[in-house]
Amino acid sequence: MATPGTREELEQTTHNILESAKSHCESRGTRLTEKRRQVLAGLLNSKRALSAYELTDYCRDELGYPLQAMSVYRILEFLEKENLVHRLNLAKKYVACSHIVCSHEHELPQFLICKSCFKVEEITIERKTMSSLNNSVEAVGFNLASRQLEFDCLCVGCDD
Amino acid sequence: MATPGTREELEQTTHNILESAKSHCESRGTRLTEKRRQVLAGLLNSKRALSAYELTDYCRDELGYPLQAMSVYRILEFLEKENLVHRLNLAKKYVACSHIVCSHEHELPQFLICKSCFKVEEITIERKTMSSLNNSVEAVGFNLASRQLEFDCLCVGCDD
DNA sequence: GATCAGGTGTTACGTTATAACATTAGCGTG
DNA sequence: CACGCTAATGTTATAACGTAACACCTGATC
Repeated sequence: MATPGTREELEQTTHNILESAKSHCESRGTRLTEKRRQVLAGLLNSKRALSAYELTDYCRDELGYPLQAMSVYRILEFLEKENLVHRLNLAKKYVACSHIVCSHEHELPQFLICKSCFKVEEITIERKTMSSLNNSVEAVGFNLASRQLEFDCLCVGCDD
Repeated sequence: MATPGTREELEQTTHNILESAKSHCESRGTRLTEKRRQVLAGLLNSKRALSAYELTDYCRDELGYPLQAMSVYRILEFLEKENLVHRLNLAKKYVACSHIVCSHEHELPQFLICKSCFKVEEITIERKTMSSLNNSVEAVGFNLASRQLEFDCLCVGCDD
């Protein structure tokens, strides 16, 4: 499918992803409740990573839906366990997983985070590069906590 | 030089490093004041990364030297500009640079941070690996904000 | 000794995150 | 349907990390 352009197309896409997310939860015996759905939709509609507090603002402003930070954190924790969102430690923000609609397995993504505008890009680095990195890490008695690395970046728009 | 063992040897080493740091500042027209020296010493004497607030505790407890968080942050900012300490964004903590005494240039270090005990190891990854990574990043219109990467890890002691 | 810059003290506040406990909603079972 | 269990959410308080703003002090220079 081509990159969606109009607002209608975007919402259609978001809607489809939310349906996929719902099935995903049902198949795992968990529930994508209305509020969880709203938070996920907030992330899906954003081009950039959002903090938990930005999501509470989103719910209040866009949905007329008051949702306190505590609840948002709990919901994000749930969504992360379901592999529907990723928590970005470097930015202290959250993004929707970009592969919710795909059922097949993916290479593990690495996250490029623009430290200025918080735009996020998922890339897959070469297997060879990853294993070379892994060797260096293990050589000194450490293990990568996650294969899903985060890199502090500047995107072309924000780079001077 | 062998790894220092006794407390005396360790303190001797710390002392030498602090002298190097002092010269380093003088040559750049900046001042390694007593408080800045104390904060740097705190990091040098620690096997793990410390937060700004842990450093205020260190000053209060170990030195009988009250130093408020605000001051510690300012001092850390100074020390980082002088390349005497590194700020670890992932851990939100700080470590002394492990190359203060060396005058020659180094390959840029990458930091392995144990997310459990905050032990930090500096490694240098292969130039080839680094440039491969860099290519993947630039291919999607991003630039690494720093060549000094940080990796969330678990050290052998903390790994289950 | 007047002035100026750098360093530090002090207070307040903003942001991110979690703990603890109360309440409500949904769901199966008798 | 009523009961009771668990999951989900509400509510309040607080911890940890970080910065803004302004006051004061000290040391160097003219």
